[in-house]
Amino acid sequence: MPELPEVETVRAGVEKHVVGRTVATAEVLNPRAVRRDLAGPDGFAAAMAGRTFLRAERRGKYLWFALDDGGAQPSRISQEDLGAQAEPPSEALLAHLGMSGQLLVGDPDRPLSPHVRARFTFADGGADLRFTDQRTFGHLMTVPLVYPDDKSRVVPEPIKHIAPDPLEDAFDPKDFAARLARKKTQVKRALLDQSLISGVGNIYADEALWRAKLHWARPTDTLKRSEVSRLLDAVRDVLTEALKAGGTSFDALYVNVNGESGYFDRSLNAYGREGEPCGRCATPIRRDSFMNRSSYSCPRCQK
DNA sequence: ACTCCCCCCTGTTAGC
DNA sequence: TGCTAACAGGGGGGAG
Repeated sequence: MPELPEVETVRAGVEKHVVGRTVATAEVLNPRAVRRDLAGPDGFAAAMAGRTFLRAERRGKYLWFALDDGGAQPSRISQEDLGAQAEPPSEALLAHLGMSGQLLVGDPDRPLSPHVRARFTFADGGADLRFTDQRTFGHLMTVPLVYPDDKSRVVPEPIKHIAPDPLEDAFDPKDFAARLARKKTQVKRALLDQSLISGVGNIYADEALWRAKLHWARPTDTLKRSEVSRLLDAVRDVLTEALKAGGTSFDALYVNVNGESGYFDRSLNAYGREGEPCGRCATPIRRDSFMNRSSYSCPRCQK
């Protein structure tokens, strides 16, 4: 389900409702939810107990929450340590929502839905945090925080290969253009390649290509400089507008990932609009089969 | 080293 | 009404 705007909405919700709080218990209800965590379900749950959420961060479609060390400090503190600055967090809870994942914050006594895969309660006795995921493509894991090759920013070790997303400072448009030019692939595949540019999924790829008037199958090495910058502007614009317009509803006790209502009906120009008139030229939008999915485009605007 | 495709799941819906 | 097939917004891993 979620692409960058939806994941950012979730990040902001967790930041507001969970950061600063200390986990009392962690429970894994479906082991698939932590399949990438080497410690397994029990190890994951044990590792999370007693940890405090320090920050809520995001790159592309990945979320992570820096954790304190859980009170595992040495019992005797040396003079050097007393004078030293506090160590930056070295570990985090990494989350990917996959196709259907949600992070929900709410009354700890509310009924457990059948799709809850993991649950965290907090030492303050307040709202709990539930990882809900119908299709179980999403996952959680505890991970070390490291510097990626570009040293731009500390990120979880397993996502070192994920490129900066176009809304973060570390994103370098020149570097993107250079790498794009070297690729031998179609422009839509490149937009979906999270190691080249992150945060864009099938919907926003189609929307950005429509805005930039580019055909999805266009070979990347034939794109002119002006076309690349047009594309990048379109990507940034559509993500930014979706973030604003799609502001998913969540109240004090609820973080909602469902961005379908509201934004989708009003603002999509291509995605899911097969047969409907193009907003620019009224030509019916066409649907092509692409990577076992769909690609929507205007046959007239996007040659 | 790169690119591409399969496949991990469950639920909904269109079509017969 | 009930069955089946297609499809759904992701990404890792391995084949080529």
